[in-house]
Amino acid sequence: MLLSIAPDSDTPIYLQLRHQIVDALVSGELREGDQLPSVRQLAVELGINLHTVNKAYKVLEDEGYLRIYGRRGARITSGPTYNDDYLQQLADGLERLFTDARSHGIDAGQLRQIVDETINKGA
Amino acid sequence: MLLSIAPDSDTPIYLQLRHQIVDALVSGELREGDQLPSVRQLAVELGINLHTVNKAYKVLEDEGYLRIYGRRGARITSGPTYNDDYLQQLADGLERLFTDARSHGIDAGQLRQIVDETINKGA
DNA sequence: CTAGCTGTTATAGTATATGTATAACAAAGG
DNA sequence: CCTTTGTTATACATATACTATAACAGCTAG
Repeated sequence: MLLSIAPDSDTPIYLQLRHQIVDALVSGELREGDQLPSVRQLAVELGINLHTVNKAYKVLEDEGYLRIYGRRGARITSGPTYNDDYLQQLADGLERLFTDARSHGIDAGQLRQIVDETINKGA
Repeated sequence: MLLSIAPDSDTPIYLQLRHQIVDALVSGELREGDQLPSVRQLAVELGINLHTVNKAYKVLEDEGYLRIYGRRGARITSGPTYNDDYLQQLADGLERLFTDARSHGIDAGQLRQIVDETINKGA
């Protein structure tokens, strides 16, 4: 599990970590039961503060990706399942992207092609 | 052109305005050459500060949706066209949404269905 | 038992983003 | 002339993001 940080990104560091760990989960690089490094160890590795790592872990626990067992470490869970709230959030996110794409002169056909390429890349 | 504000949203007010104006552009409610209300007038209508409206207008001008003619008002332009940078940004946004969807147990088929429903809703 | 590592909590500081409030200026237009 | 306009400046409040440091209590290896 290789994590890296882009300090100049407009995405907060704790979210960069969150995203990379979810990516690793989807790609199979991380599996249920896997142990995560301690917040201090990871903070030192990445050259950031332990609170930033802690926040990433808490977000991931909040979303259902892992369980934190106090001083016995944190382990990946089976992952969250979708519900109505999440589906709505997904639809809202897609709608925003699609409307912006249309405003840039991208029609439904081009959009479907870009979507298919992106879906297939992640498959 | 009806604009409204959700003060408790996690989306900043100036972005809510930006989104609604782009929505109106895509739906045809706003067209090239249309005049926008003055920042002061719109601020009073919405019960917000003129600087917040001004920021929304500047973002829209920056993105190429309108031109600000100083004290002669702001008018909708023909809109931005896509380029490589925008396509990359769109692909990145989609990839993030899709990876999160997979982590929630949504497979490629379900994803395509949700995408199609959302594309058709906006068509 | 001791020593070290652990998560957690608390406090504090800096920087940036967001929104408001107020004021002033110059230019456009009736 | 007078109002409205965009613009600019300053100031304030709040929230978020990140860092720094410290302390505490529990676990575990030596």
